[in-house]
Amino acid sequence: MEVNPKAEPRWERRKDARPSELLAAALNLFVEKGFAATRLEDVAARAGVSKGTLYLYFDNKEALFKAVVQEGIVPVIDEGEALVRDYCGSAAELLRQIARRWWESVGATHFAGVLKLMMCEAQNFPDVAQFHFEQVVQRGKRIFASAVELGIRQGEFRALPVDHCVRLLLAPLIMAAIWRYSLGVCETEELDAETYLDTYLDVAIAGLSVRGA
Amino acid sequence: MEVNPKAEPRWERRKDARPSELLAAALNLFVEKGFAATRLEDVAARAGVSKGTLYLYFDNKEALFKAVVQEGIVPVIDEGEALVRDYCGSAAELLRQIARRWWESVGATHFAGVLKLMMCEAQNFPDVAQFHFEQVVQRGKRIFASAVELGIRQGEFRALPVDHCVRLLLAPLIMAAIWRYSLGVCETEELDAETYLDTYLDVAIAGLSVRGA
DNA sequence: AATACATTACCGACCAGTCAGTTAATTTAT
DNA sequence: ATAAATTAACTGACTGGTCGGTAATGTATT
Repeated sequence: MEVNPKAEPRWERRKDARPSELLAAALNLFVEKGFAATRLEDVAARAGVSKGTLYLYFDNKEALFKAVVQEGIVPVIDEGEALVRDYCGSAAELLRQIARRWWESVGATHFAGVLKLMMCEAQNFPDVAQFHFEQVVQRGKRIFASAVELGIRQGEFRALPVDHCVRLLLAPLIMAAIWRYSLGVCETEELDAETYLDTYLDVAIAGLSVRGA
Repeated sequence: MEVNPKAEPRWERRKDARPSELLAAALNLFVEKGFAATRLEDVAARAGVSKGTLYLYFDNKEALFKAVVQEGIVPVIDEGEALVRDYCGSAAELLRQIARRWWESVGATHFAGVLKLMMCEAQNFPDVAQFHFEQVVQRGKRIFASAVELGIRQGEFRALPVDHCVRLLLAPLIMAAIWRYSLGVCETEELDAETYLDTYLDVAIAGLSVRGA
């Protein structure tokens, strides 16, 4: 009952900061435990707030999930599209730049966790999946397709089915990224991303190129 | 109270058949909805049995999950190891055979769903993940490593880091397999596996091979 | 004093896991 | 052969705990 005037206030009003703090907490927990196993009480606690507060900013658990996915990844795609738009040079070099950039900003960061999360939960959240598919997957594939098409046009790459090549190019990147958040935890030594990327680009470009180029 | 002697019995005693039927039902539902969202009552119902019966055969939900994972995939690996053991010929051809075989028996079947399930739930079930890692992932990688090493030894492939090559080779197969069970549902037209495999093997082998071979 | 940000206590739906009871199948007695 | 007794596979109502979501209340800020 003592009211110490010098005591810290029991909490602060921080309307602006809460959403992003809650999103960050949710991102970590969703990535760590998956959607179903994540308790909103834990999200709130990690954001230093009570469960009720969470509901001031997000309608429900699914809305929180959507927000995490959308906030997380879309910005990265914009960047990639810009890179391709004003590029001139060899397709091989463009591919190297795209792949390295992607790895820096997604593969190596915890956004890779969002990717994994999305792949795991796609079936349970068709509309989030649809959004992610259109805004991330398709645009991402388009970026790689541009590089492959450029290579073919310039006589640098062989005339292979573009869509298949895009999948071949994306798979080693995406797998490496999401692996860390799934069975990668069983591995004793971590993948050396630097040399892995080197080998990847070497093999991929050699595989696509016209022989003897 | 009429006792119709011709009436079907309300249920039968089928001690031997139950476990496999329950496993099949569980496999489908786990793959379809994920671990958490799968209700044991639904598993039982799909197996044509009551929930109590399920507990006669499996201790709890996690035990059922383990059984699904273990029954599902391990046998396929044995087969692959045999293929490599008594092979002689070019490494490229071995690679083609391994990849095609794997696609037939895992990638194109619903065991691909188990793979996806395992990747999604690995963090929630460390011991199942550990088992799967040792019995499936490591042995699977070893099979591909054998082919790559053979190629290098025979002067067919370049002397690249073997572990990285294995990851590069596995990624497009695994991604294609699990894609169908995640964001692939958003795609309008399905991947043509046949030509995809052709392109994959073409690009991969060209990428690994010594130039001008 | 009034507002709006935040907390606490609570509700109710849901579901893994249990158990007392039911019934098919099998064995033993007549 | 037939019926009674026994066994064990199977059922489904029930329980206890968890957690998403809400309502009543409190407190920092203007």
